[in-house]
Amino acid sequence: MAKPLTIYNSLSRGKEVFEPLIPGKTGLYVCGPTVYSNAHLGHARPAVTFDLLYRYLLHLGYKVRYVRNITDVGHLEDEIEESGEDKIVKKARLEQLEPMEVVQKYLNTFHRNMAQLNTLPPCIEPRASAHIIEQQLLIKRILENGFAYEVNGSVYFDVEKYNTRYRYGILSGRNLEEMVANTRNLEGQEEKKNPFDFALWKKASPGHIMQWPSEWGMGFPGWHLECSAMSMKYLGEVFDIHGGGMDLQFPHHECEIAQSTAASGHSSVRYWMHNNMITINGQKMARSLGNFITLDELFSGNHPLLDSAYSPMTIRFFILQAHYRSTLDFSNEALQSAGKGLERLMKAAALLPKLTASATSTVDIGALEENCREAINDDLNSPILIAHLFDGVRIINQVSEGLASVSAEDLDKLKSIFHTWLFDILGLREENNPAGNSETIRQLVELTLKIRMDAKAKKDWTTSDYIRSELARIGISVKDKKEGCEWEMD
RNA sequence: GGUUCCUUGGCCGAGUGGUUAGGUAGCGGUCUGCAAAACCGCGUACGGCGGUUCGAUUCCGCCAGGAACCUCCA
Repeated sequence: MAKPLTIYNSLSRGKEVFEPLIPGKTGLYVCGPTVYSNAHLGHARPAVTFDLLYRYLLHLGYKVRYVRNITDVGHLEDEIEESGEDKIVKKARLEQLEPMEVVQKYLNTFHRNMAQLNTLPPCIEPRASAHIIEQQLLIKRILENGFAYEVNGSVYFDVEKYNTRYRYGILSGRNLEEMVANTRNLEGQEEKKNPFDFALWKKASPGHIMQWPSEWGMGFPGWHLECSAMSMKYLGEVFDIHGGGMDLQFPHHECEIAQSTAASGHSSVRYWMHNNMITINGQKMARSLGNFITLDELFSGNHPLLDSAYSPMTIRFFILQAHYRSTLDFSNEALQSAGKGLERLMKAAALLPKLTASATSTVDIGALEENCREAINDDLNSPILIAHLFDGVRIINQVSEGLASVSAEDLDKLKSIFHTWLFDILGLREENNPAGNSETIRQLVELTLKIRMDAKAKKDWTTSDYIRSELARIGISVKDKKEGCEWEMD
C-alpha cells in the first residue's frame, strides 16, 4: 500500500496527509513577484518548488487551479518617510517611465525567465492593480465586522481587537503580548492605535502617482490585502494550499490570515507551504541586501561572482537537488557540480531509446518507480527522488555497455519512469544547442569525422588527434567507441 | 533584546537510535593507440562538552558558530 502525499504545513509545524477540500480538485495560491526589477536567483526557488508541486498534483490527476499574483501596485517603501512612496513609483521616476511601463518591462522579463526555467504558467495570474475594487470590498467587510478603523483617509487593521476573538500570530508562532512588549515605537505612526496595526488602505500623498478613488478618499491598498482579496476571488473563502517564501511568513502571511479571517469569520488556507532561502556566503540573497544575481546574469555568466554561465536547466536542477525547506547555498562549485550531474542524467535519458531488450533482466526495475513515488510523497523530497533516478542512470549505462540486461517489459518501465519523473514531474528538459540541430553542421561534422576515422584506420594518430582537438576547440566533443565514435555539441 | 531554525566527508546536499544516501571533485582499476565517456573499487563525514540508552550523527541539556523573521523581501 503506497503512502499518500504528505506535505509540511507551516501552520501545524508538521507533515500532514494532503486531502483536498473537494475530492479530485485543488486550489493553489502562490505569492508572486513585485515587478520593479529583474528576477534573481531567489525568485527561482519558489517558482521551481511550486512548479514541482503543481506538476505532481496534475500527475496525481487533480484538476488544479494554480493562481500566482503579480504585485504591480507596489508596497510602501518606507513608512517613516513622509512621502510614503511605493517601490514602483520610485523606480519609475528613476527611469523616467510610466509606472505601468516599469511593471510591463519587468513582467515580460519575469515571464521569459520562468519559461526558460520550464515552469508551467499559472492558470490565473491576477494583478493587484486590476483588483482595486475587490480589495476595497474586502476592506468594507472587515470594517463592518469591526476589525478595522478609519483615520484621516486611511484604514488600519485593528490587530488587538482581532486578537480578542481570534489569534494573531498562529502562523509565525508569535503572541501579541510578547510583540507589544518588544515593539519599538517608530515615528510617523501616530495614526495607528497600535504600532503593529497595518494599513488596509493608505491615503495617497499629493505626489503619489498610483492612487485610486475610494469612499475614504484617494489612496492605494495596503501591503497585504491583494493576496487575501485575489485568493478569495479565484479560489474561494477556503482553499487548499498557499505557498510562498519563508521570509513572507511574517508579517505578510500572518496579516493575510488576519484579513481573511476578519472578513469571513474563519481561516481560509488549509495548508501553508514555505520554501527556504537561497543563500550566498551564508547570507540570504535579497534585492535589499544587494547580494543578488539575476537570472539573466546567471544564464549569460555576466556577473563578477560567476565563473561561467549556467543554463536554466542547471539552475532548475541545482534547486531541485536540495529540499525546498532547507537553505541552499550558492557557489560556482555547487552550480558546476549540478551541471555535471544533470548532464549525466540527461545523457542516460538520451541513451534509453537506443537500448535493446534481452530475454531476462539482471537488474531490479520494479522498486525504482515505487522509490520515486515514495520520495516525492514525503513532502516533495526531490533530492531523494533524484538519487533514485541516478540508480536508473547506472542501470541504463550498464545495459548500454553490455554489463547488464533488461527484459522488454523492464525496459518499457524504465522509459516510462524517466519520462514521468524526470521530464513530467521534475520538469527537466534537454537543452539543445540550436546550431547542433542544423543539418548542414551535422553533415560537416560527420564528414570531418569520416576523414578522422580514415586517419585512425591508418594509425595516423597525429591527424586524428588534431581533428579531435580542433573540434573540441570549437565546442564539439568526440568520444571514440568500440566501433566508430560519438559526438556532441556543448 | 524577542521568536524560530541550522551546523553532515574538498564542495553541494539527503537521511536515520544500530545496516550504502546521491551528485561533484580526488585516488586506484577495467576499457582505449591516446583522450573522453562508461563501468568497478576507495575515503570510514556527522560543531564542542555532558546526559539518556545495550548502542546516538539521529533524543535531552549546556556551550560555540551561523541564519531567518521582528521594516520591503521569494
